[in-house]
Amino acid sequence: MVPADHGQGEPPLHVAGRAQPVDEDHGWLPIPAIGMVQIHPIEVEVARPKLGHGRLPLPPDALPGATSPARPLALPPGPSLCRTSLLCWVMRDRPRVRMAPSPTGYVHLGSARTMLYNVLFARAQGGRVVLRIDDTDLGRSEPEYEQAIFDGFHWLGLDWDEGPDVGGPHGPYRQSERLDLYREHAVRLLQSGAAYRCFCTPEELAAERAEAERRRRPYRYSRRCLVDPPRYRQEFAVRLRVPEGETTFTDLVRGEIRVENATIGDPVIVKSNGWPTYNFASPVDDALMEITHVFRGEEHLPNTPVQLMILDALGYRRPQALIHLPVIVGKDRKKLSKRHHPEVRLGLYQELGFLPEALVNYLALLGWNPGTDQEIFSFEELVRAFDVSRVQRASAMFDWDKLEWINGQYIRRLSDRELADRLRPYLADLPEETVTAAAPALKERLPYLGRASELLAYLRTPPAPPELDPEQREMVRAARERLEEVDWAPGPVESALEELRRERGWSRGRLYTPIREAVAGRVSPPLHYTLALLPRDEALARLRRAAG
RNA sequence: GGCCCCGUCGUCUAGUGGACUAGGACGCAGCCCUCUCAAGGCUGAGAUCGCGGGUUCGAAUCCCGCCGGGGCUACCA
Repeated sequence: MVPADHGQGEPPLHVAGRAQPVDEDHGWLPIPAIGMVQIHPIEVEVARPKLGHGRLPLPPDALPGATSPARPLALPPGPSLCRTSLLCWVMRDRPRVRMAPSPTGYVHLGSARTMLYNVLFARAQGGRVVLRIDDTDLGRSEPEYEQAIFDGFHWLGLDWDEGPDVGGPHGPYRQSERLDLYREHAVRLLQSGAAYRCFCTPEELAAERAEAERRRRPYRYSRRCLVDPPRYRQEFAVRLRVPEGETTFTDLVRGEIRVENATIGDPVIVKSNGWPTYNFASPVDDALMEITHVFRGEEHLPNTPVQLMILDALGYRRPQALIHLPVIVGKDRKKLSKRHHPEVRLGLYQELGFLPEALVNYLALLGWNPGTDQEIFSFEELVRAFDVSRVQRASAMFDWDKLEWINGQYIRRLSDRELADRLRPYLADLPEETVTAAAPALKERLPYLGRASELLAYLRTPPAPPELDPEQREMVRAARERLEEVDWAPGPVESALEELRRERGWSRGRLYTPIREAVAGRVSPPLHYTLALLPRDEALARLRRAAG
């Protein structure tokens, strides 16, 4: 049985196996690391996808009732084999994924998520992660931002196998160091007629655009320089000559996407300064670096046809799979942006004291879900659970409350020792012993570490002495006397206070409230901590000041 | 405007024609616990599944139309 349209010359992928694990209703066999595969009573066969086409064709003799897969498949590159056995195994090339940020500012939260999905996918498949710096924007790229990218990803615990800092066989990994490569490819396109020189000035282009705007027509480059290039001009850019027809591809999240080429104007691929544009450099590098799966934000979806045209014109294989992740939006339902959303900046979370593993957990759930009720995942669990076919299509709204909740969950799971260590930078003005002693009391009260400081503000600033009635003054005085001869630690302080309370028959609320007000103000950690965290003399002085 | 994508509680989502009186989580409300604040436990409110047509004995799930939202429309990435 040979499926209808497997790629020319591409050997079909044979997946033979017992029909035992078959989902009878659909005729699909789930194969780990591949996805759902069409099953036949005894034998399973899958077409090797054409380059970049991951959808599984329905075999001519499919089981009755079989339908096309709800989601397209991620099929492995290279020869794939699955042998008859109760346990199905698959031999295939290792996937290669890439993260390609541009060093034009702080690290974007969306980049962090894209990196995360890349890493989760690669780790689960035994693939490699490539970090490439897309610094072709001379005006905005700054070397110091590159370090911010490294730091940000490292902070999250997301590492890469190849990159500008660690090297690798496909380098260099900065686009600014690959200019010769792009030049070479541009020449090829020029020679084959797939691209042409454009001498138009920015002013002329602006005029064209304005004219289109005025006539309320969609703007596309006029191809003036293709038809009738001006003479005597020296400066030029290079444009791709968009071929006729349509471009189709399969996105693993969205399925088949089809775009009429006529709706795309000839894009510039080499700027007049000789540098490539993103749309040119990116696909060339993806091909040269043998990237198999491209994860990126949905905002790149409209770029994809252009990039595929370039690949086609160059005779390169398309990446095996494209995965466009839903954009992350703010409360206003707009894409997170520097201007309107302070929460885009990855560094913010580090500064406020979110635990990187908690942020990773939250980000994983923003646009993906495991299909179970599990909300808290270790990194290893995420690697195991992550499945591209469960990535959402609709954009995801960033939810600060849920992030805080997840972060709180992680904080509470820390040991006292660990929490104290992590807290130290956020309480740098406090003695180390104080931080260590405070950790247990803080644990259940912190949405993020940066809050510790305000919870312990009374250590630095004494409260205004409270107004107490005579009975309360007596309580505070008695407490102070009792505390004078007690070991200064939460445990003994608590015992002493409880003893006093029982002796006098005072309720906790009545005794503790005036003490708390005298020592810390309205809200503070449990009273024995509140007291013991303060130096004994200071605590007693505050009690004396309130009640004599 | 054009092209593309998307549309289930406020939010993240489960759901792939009957088990859906639409499930979970965050948030919200109430109660319990309690020395304040938290944490934790319990209970609850909250979704005419964007709208309108169809197909079907039966639709959140399939089809068509509409509406709404978003992304892109740079010699930015």
